[in-house]
Amino acid sequence: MASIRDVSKRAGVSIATVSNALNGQPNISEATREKVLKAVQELGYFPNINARLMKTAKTNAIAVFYPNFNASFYTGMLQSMYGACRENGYDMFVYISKADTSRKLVASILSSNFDGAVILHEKLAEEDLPLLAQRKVPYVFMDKEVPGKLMSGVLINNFKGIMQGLEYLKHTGHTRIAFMGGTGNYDSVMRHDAFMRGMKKLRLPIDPDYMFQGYFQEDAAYSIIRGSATGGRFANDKARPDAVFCANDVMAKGVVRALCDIGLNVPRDISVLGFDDNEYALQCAPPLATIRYSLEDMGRQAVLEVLRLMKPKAQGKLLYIDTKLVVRESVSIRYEGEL
Amino acid sequence: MASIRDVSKRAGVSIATVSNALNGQPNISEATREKVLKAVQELGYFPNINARLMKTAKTNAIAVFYPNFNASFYTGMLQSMYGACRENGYDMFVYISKADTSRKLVASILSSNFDGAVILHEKLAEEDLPLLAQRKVPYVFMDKEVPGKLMSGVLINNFKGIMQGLEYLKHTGHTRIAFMGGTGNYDSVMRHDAFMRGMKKLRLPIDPDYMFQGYFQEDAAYSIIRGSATGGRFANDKARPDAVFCANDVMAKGVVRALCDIGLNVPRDISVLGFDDNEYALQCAPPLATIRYSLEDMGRQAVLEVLRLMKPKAQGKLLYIDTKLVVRESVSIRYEGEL
DNA sequence: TTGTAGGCGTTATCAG
DNA sequence: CTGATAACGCCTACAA
Repeated sequence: MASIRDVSKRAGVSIATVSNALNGQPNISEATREKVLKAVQELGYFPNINARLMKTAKTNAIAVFYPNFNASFYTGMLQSMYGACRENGYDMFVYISKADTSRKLVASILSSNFDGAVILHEKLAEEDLPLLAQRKVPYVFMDKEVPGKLMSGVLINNFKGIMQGLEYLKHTGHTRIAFMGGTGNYDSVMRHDAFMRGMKKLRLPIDPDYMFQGYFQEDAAYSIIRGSATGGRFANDKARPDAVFCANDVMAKGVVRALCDIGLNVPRDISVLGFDDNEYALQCAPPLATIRYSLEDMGRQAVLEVLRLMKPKAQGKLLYIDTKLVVRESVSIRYEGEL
Repeated sequence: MASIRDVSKRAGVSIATVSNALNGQPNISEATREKVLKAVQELGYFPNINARLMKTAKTNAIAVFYPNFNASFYTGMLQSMYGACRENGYDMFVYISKADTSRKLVASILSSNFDGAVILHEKLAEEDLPLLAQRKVPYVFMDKEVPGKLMSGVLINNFKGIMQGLEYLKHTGHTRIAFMGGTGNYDSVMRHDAFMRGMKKLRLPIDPDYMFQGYFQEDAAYSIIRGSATGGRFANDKARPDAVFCANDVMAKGVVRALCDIGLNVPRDISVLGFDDNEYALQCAPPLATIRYSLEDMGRQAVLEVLRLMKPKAQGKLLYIDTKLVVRESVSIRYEGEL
């Protein structure tokens, strides 16, 4: 692979001159610039990026670290991210690491070249963040509340979303509310937390027997409800909760299905509320009431935040994406309450 | 950012010793190795990837160069690619470049670090391939028939697919067959080509008036058919073709819709055949007969081919992905022909 | 077992 | 306007 030295020899000038000519320095005569360009053409020379990056840091690319492509769910988000990159003249790449530990992931990140990064990766531990910070480049996290000098967070406003759901349930006459929680990421923790705080705030009773773990999976949620039917909790009209608030729509779908199979009618016998408002919400029968937010907006905001942090003396901050209640048939109106 | 020199100072050893200790050289005493490791921990040292890459080339990552994420269509392919990477211990990244010229794209590629790449990018011109070849790393193209020492192609067997479609149409009694072509990529050219050759081979008449350009878009295809109805070509029972073979399902959907709006019945008055077998095929009324191939398989094959080319004295080659006729209601049986 | 020294391909500084 | 030359951070003979 031709190096700058080869070019300099062929053009009959010094290495420094080649560098200057190529990097658009003004103090170069037209004649030599052309000689250099000609040599570059003939040799098919391209600067060695690694050597260059040792001196200057600019790559003109924004990185997205993301555990997988399983969720076709996220396609829209990546798309909006790329839109934001493109509008600002940046390339983008999505790096999927097989790292199974935080340190390995850090190694992956630190061995990639980018001007800024959006990171959404459960594996990354907070205590390793200082390692990333060594490289003076902006990072935006989508699952961590960790602002720093060059670090921001773009997060779903889970508390607001859960509150909207709980208030709606309360105002429509539901008091005994069950929670089907998820696991494994920031949102699962926050939604569980918000549920606990929200119930207290609304002075609604929290029944430990109504707190379920559905692992964010449809089948797990289904099984739990089916299982508890045998145990009697849902079969018994007295013991049954008025509503099940699910931490995502996927589980809600499983719950609706299970309740139906048990012989209960949603929403007459029991209401179900989801979270996310994705395709699963409409696959439910009846259609699922849920909490909506925009993944597209999240992606775009994240990239814009990276760009903002690149500016001279920007400071990291936390940015919460708004949520909205979506009313659909899976929640009944038990009695008219004030809104 | 702490460098190897900082580590060496802190550990009280030389730079070379640090390097040896970290890279698992055997000739290091346990005592010094521990000293070094301790210093590394304390400093949060990570080797500078660019400096390292100047000497050794290994990144343990496979790159995918891909113009955009618009097509949710391709999610499955990326997923299967990552599966293949992961099974073989590689990370993967998808690089989306805003490059609008072949040279800029080459620059993007050459300024990324990877052990091998899968490239699917219309913008990349064949004459620039030698530039890529300068870096002795395997490349697999999904839209170019250009085998080289370290270059392979993984391609849809468009000719076979088109032939399958044409033979089916012929055997079901269609002789006047129109073609709705696409544009802008390898597959559009190949499918058009295959259609011409196939029609000749089957001794079917090619009518220039039946050759349409739908730009791979539903709306464009729709308009063309609607438009030609006014002109009379489709309204006139005599002039009308027996079938329209579309170069993708997206256009086929537009064609079916247009024919319906004109007042023609598919497949009684005219048959429609697509290509791809994706979600659009089932959105047609009636469901679309089409040509199927597996994008998942393509992605997987492409990555495996990159991996194969990494082996000592592998040679590039062309790999054709198989196609299959999918029979559905959009094609009628005009008379019983031999099969 | 450890250290010294040279080089990888650039860019930046500073003479000429 | 052009050319030496010193970094950048790491690896790897080779020497001690």
